[in-house]
Order: sequence, then C-alpha cells, then structure tokens
Amino acid sequence: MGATKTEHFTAEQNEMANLMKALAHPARIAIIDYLLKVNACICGDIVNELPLAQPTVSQHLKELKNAGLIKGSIEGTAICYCIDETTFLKFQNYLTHIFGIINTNKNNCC
Amino acid sequence: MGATKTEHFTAEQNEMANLMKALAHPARIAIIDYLLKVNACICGDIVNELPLAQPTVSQHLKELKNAGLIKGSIEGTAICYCIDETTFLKFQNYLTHIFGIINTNKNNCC
DNA sequence: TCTATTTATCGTAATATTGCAATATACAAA
DNA sequence: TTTGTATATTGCAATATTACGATAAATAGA
Repeated sequence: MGATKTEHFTAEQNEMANLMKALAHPARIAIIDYLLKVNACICGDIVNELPLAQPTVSQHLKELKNAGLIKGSIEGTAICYCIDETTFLKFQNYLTHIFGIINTNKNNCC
Repeated sequence: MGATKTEHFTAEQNEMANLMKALAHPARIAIIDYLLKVNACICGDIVNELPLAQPTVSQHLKELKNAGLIKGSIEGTAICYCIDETTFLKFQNYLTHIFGIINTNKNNCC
C-alpha cells in the first residue's frame, strides 16, 4: 500500500495533516525560522543558509509553496520567498482550538 | 538517499519537525480530535472510530506515543490512551512564538 | 482450562520522501 | 551574443511510510 486513505477523513483533518506534513522536515522548519528571523522576503540566499544542495533546497521550497505556507515572486534573476500569512492563520486557528481544549481539560486523564 | 540529514539542524528544528511528522497523517489528526472530543482517556474503541484496520490503527497510536503526544496505560484487557499535555505544551510554545511573529510583522512582504 | 476479546507485532507489498548529480531555464551584464 | 549567476526540473538510488493479513500475547470470564 503506502498511500494514505484521505477519502475517509474530513476535509479539515486532511488539510491539517497536509500542513503538518509540509513542516515535517527540519530543513523546512529552518526555512520558516529563517524567513521569520530576517523578517522580510528572502531574495537569493536561502541555499547558502541551509546545509543541503541547491536542488534539495529548491525541492523543499516547492513543498512549502504547494502547501501554501510560503509564496514567491520573481525578482530579476532571483526569486523572493516569504511567509504566506493566510495559510498560517488557518493553521493557527486549528491549533489554537486544540491547545485551548487541552489547557482547559487538565488532569482528567488516567 | 531518503534519510533526513538531522545532524545539520538544531535540536529544536528536529524536535518540531518530529512533532509535525507525528501529526502528518489524517488518521493521527483524527485520533487527537477524538481524544479531545470525548475529553477523557479512550479505553477500547479507537479502532471502531477509524476507517482503518486494527493493525494500522495500532501502528498510528504507536507513532503518536513515540512522539510523546499521547500516553497509554493498561486497563485490564484494554489500553487507555490520552493526550500527553507536556508535549503539546512544548509544541504550543514553539507555534505561539511563530504565530506571534507572523501576526506582528504583517505586510512587509513583496 | 478453554474461549472470547483486545491490542501488539511480524512480514510484506505498494507508495512516498529525501537527496543530489546532471541538466535545463531564465535573466542580467559585459 | 556570450558569459555568469540563480533557480527549477529530471532521473535515480536509498530509505521511510502506509496498510493490512496473519499471528502472537495478554487478560477476563465461563
């Protein structure tokens, strides 16, 4: 097998799992961390910031872009990537809900 | 290759990527959703709640347990699973930080 | 003890992910 | 046009994940 049975789960469950999957690699966490640290679009030097070959970085950026977590625009010979706030907001809404329940329901466990 | 180069990233980046990976499947999101919905330990009927075979569910539970997101205790012939708040708190701390930066740095993007 | 029930593990097939060399593409500047 | 620079794509090998049938282990109750 090896293929996730997405059709049996709710749209939200699949959506959240996809966002988690997009962030389920330290290189992609590092990219997000870096984008937030420089607090701007990155135009050119992401590859130098990561301990991976250029095609690998390009692939990770593509996955983050497909998930909607970052967006890019062509800027001459370079590409500018930055955080896509809309998707992060959706992600935040789900997680805030989850964390909210966890924090109010403390100690009702075996 | 196929193996993540964890040694090149920070401990926090690897830790967060691992938590994301543990949640990067709709079945595991569904398990967490269900645990929160019933607001208690689940003793016995997780398998019936999911559209997957028993060995598959058992495997997903194991992954959530390995990641520290749930904990289980033997209760007669059944196993009781529940949310592990400590790990979720760590996860929340990281994400609250990320979301905080994103929400304060709006519109400084290309 | 025997049986039923519940959860875990093993083994395996199908599929997905990771990483990079080689190469392609796109554009700026000489 | 040619050269240099930056990013993307292709192709492939190594590894990981997903799913489940078969089976094991553990316990409760007859």
